[in-house]
Amino acid sequence: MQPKFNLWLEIEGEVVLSIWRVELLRAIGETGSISGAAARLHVHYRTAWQKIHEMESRLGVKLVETQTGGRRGGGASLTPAALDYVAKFTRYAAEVEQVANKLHQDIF
Amino acid sequence: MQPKFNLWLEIEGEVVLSIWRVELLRAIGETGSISGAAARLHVHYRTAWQKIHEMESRLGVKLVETQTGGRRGGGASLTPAALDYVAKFTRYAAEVEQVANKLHQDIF
DNA sequence: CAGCCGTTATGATAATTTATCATAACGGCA
DNA sequence: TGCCGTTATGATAAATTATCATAACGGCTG
Repeated sequence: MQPKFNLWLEIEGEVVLSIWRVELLRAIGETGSISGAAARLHVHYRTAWQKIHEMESRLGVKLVETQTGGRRGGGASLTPAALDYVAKFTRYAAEVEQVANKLHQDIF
Repeated sequence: MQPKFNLWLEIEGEVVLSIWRVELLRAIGETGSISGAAARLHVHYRTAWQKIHEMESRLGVKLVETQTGGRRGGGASLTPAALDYVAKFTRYAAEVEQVANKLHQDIF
């Protein structure tokens, strides 16, 4: 029996950041494109794109800078705001995970 | 921006206990019926019934003792195994919540 | 300088999941 | 014996999520 958890931040009842969404942002930064990130997370491009725009619209902040066309077809990169969210949330999630695992061992 | 979380236990990739499911079990114990618990949690009877049977089948343990007919139409009560799960999981969730809230304040 | 290529962008549709509806059976009691 | 509120469950509807299809973009190559 294995413990699992999810962690997210809401604004007015709507998810703006979550473990998966932050992984998506990080993958965009590392692959340099939304399509690359989608492939890495085994998710459809459309799904990734939609989540990004949801986050941006709900936060009121631009997270991903995109460009179409060009030699490599285009690409995407993270804004400073996104990098900040990714760093903070990653730390947050890592610490909660550690505590949750320890508590699970203690109690069950 | 408000922090939220969920916590659950899996067996072979399938959820057997979660915060909501444990609330459901507790509501059954307190109301004395599945239908009462469903009403309290603003969920359809069928949904509640299905979740209970999922949990029982995945855990391989009987959680709810039911009876049909009679003056009050029937009812349901928790088995000792269910009471044990409820107690442990409730404590687990409460402690994780406390830590998650503190970490959120520290980091964000 | 026309066409290619891989990307962003987005409407439309399919698939899956979740919730609701409808109905039968139960059994104590008036 | 009939009534009532409950359990139980198949069938359907609604909502959510994922996939398909297609247009536009623009540097680069031949």
